Amino acid sequence: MGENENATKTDFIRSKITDDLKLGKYSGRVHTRFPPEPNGYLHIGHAKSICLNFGIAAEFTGLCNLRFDDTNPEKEDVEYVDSIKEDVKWLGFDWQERMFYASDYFDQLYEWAVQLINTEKAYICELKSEEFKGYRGTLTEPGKNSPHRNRSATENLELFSGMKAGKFEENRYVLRAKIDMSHPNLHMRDPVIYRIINASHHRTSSKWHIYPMYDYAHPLSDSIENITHSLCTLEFEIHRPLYDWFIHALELESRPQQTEFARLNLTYTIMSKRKLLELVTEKLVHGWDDPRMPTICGLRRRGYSPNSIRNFCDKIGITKFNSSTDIALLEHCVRDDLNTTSKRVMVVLHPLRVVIENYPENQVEELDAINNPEDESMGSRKVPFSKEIYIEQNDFLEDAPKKFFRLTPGKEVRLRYAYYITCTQVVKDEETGEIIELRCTYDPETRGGSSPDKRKVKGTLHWVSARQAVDAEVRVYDRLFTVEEPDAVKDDDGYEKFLNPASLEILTNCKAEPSLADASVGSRFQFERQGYFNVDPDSASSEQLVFNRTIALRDSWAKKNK
RNA sequence: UACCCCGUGGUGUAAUGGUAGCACAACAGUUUUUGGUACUGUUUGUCUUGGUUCGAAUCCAGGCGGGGUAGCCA
Repeated sequence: MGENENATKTDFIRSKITDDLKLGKYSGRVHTRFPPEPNGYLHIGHAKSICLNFGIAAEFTGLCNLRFDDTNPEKEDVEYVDSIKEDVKWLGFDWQERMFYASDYFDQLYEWAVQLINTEKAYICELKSEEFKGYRGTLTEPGKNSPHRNRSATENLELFSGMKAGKFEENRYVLRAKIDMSHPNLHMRDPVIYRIINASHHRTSSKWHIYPMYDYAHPLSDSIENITHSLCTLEFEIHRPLYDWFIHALELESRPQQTEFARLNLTYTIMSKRKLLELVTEKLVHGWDDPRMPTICGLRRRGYSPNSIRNFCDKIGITKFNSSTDIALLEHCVRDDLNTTSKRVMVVLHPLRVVIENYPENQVEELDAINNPEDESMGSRKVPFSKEIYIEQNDFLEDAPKKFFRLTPGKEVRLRYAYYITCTQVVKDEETGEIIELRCTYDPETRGGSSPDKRKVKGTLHWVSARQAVDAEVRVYDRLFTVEEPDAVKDDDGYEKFLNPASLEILTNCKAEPSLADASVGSRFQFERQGYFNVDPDSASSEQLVFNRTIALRDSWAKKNK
């Protein structure tokens, strides 16, 4: 499956581009951009946009730029720039030499603002922000012209260069576009295009005291970069007339067009940058890369592969309809990818000691185990077997129902790649009644897991030889929220009530097969019969290996027993 | 209640005036040395009312429902 290269995508944006190309627009060029603001970490919703923009560029033999929309120094930081670059790269996309910053264009943007002043399309306004609101009108009433609207170009120019030179305190003046104070679209009511900010910028430091607004900087940056199709999310739809207005007012040759699509919503998660930041700062999670976070770095640490995320982005489609994608689809995509790529291995999460009474005391056998039944080229490995092993606690039941295929007194099961065993005795703690050990016998004729008489054994258990076992910690994750739409709560910050208290369970007494002893950080495995796991970076500083559970295997037995 | 956008199974999407299809989910079964994978089957849909048309999910009009917009954020 994977890439689905022949499956031509036909969403409305690609259709539009195809039409544009037929009409000979942009002389056949397609050039997109991914324009994050460096004020937070990228999440799965950004991945949708990244896959769209870079994907379209690749499909139409065009280009896609990475551009940091860094017009607000108060919120932005290099920390975010670095993480964004890393995440886009990790997802598998390449901006080649085309990494830009809106701040690269501040000089040009300033010149163009001067041009707008000279053509009487912009003016300096000194309304206080309270007054400003009064003049703007409301959704249902038109606004009124600012008393400074007809200031002379000369005076405007003088004030604007004073603003630039840092002569004024913040909020004293703004530069506004002169459009129409009675326009039904509020964004067209003489919007602010420059404001005074006396903060240090992460790239231009103290060079500027004025910073352009998004609505002004974005279309012009697109135009400078010769972008043809500027793709953004639905909430910018109402900004489009402004986007076009600046490009026309400045009579620019390069005229990109903006098209909007619906952002990604995922069930059981939140996607707002503000709320994700809150989870981090209030220590409700352990950081931006907490494996429970929907951030790219969180998913990476959790064990998601870039391919699985790209496949997911292909499957969700692109529309203008506000929808909510079932997180089960994401989970399907990661299982689907990891099934074909990850090495099988045996790890016991909740160990129960089993002594095989008729097995020779000090004997150790090296048994063959297949690394991946989906991919023969991944070969096989040896797993040690001995008299004492661990199995999973829930693979034994003293009083088992009919459909229970696992170990129960008197019934035979298969140990994967090893032998058939039968439970003969249950050893319990005299005080608590807790099962502490099982006594079993094995059939020496069943080495490797099959018998000469072909007798049927329904259950197969994973196991680990006790003496060779490697100790491990396993972090088992569940969804972060208990409700499908934590974002939909009325009182805006009440979503914390819906945090899942069981979203992280730490198991510290796990037993892994010895081949895992030197597993490297980040490597992904399937723990047979349990799920997909990867090695957490904490392994480097921890006494024992630390694994994250990426996702459990589908489990029709557990489902039936709910 | 101003303007703009959007309504297709439970969910996400396709069909561009001509047989409503795919995926996920759910359910049932086959295979299986992972109760995994694979495979097969089943259930469920065009918001509504009119109109145009031989023919409408698609075009038109009204209604209903959802979303967006009043930062000197992006």
